[in-house]
Amino acid sequence: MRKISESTVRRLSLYLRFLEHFAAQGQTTISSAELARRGGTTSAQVRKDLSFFGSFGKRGLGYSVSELTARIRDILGLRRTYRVVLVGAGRIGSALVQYPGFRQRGFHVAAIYDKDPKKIGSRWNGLVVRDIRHLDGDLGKEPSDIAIVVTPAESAQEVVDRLVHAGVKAILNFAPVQLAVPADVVVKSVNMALELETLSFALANR
Amino acid sequence: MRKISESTVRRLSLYLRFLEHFAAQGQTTISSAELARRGGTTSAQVRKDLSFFGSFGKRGLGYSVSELTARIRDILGLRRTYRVVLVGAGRIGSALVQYPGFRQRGFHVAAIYDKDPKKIGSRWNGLVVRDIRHLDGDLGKEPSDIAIVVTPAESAQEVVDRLVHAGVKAILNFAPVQLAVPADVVVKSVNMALELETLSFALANR
DNA sequence: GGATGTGAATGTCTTCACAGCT
DNA sequence: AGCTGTGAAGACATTCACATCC
Repeated sequence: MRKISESTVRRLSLYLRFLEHFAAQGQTTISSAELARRGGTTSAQVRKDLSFFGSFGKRGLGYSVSELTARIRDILGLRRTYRVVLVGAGRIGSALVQYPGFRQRGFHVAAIYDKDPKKIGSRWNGLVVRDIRHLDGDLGKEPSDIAIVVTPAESAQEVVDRLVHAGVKAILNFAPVQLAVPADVVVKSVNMALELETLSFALANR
Repeated sequence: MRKISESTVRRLSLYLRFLEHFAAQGQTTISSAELARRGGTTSAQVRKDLSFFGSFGKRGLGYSVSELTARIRDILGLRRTYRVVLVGAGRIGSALVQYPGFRQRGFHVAAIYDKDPKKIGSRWNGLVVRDIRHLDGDLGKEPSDIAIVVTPAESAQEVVDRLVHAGVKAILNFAPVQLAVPADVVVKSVNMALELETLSFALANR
């Protein structure tokens, strides 16, 4: 497939959210202009984004809400559900486990690991926090495509190495470090402090 | 000032993190190539990023770690500290209040608001959750440049309107909605589900 | 008539490559 | 010699504008 830019993928996710909203309101058809208005972009951008994957609209009419929803879910790989393991039973981990947005989208947190004996064994949203030593064995029995890493910076790379070794192919990283992974593994890093810094930059430069 | 791209600002944040790391190890000088290696980019990119703001290096030598640190902190507006108010005393809010990365960077969470009577009055990391009705009055007495919005999607726009009215100029938004604000207010939205979807896209398209 | 799909034009970001200091 | 700083080239992303089809 042609190389698709990260921004296109992010916009598709947004469009999907809006489509679900429109569907809930009983709207059956939608134009690129309307999607653009909602997403803070242009109608040409919407059509271009979609055009990388096919032509889903009807000229003069727009797009069928239900069909476009299905196609985007397809494109984003959201037909299936994903088993997600979470490593690090700290505060952010705790918030993420219960985040309803994950479940709704088919991301199912199946296990939580930590190395702190004080945390191991405690219940989190119906899941028992397991000893990180079981990580490899567990993943051998029940593989997981996606892992969320919420450990301190110091332990993140080591955890990631073990995840990769156990066959995890995609990692959402909240630890403030640059992670090294093989080429066939995808890492997406989220760094709250960095987001705030883009704001302070904006405040300082006006 | 010339228009600086978001990616440049994000990379500067990263460089800053690496510089602090190098400083902690007693390293006094650093090359663009070394910063690039750490940040997963190229030396030319590093030099270009910096060149928008001045020339901080010495040819043949590289950059002084301490000087470059100071300059980047300056550029990012990190000389001062920021009072941050947090709206929404849910799980993500709870995690953020205690996030050490904020404090370290000079972002000081000064107040938390919620509208749920069950939450109002409870203590969070030394702060008492206040009734959102006091938001406008409080900000009148003690202004805040930055707010973090962690409310449900439905209430986010209303909260943002009040924040903007009370003079907040920068908003970090965790609610999964597109927010409307005046041109002089900056919004940065973080959406966890969307991050996971970029991963599922990557998994589905290989 | 109305909205899509898409080449072409424009704009933005990244990489190259080398002159210029130290 | 070594590494920065930066125009110029190249790659990539967005916007324009219009032929095409419902």
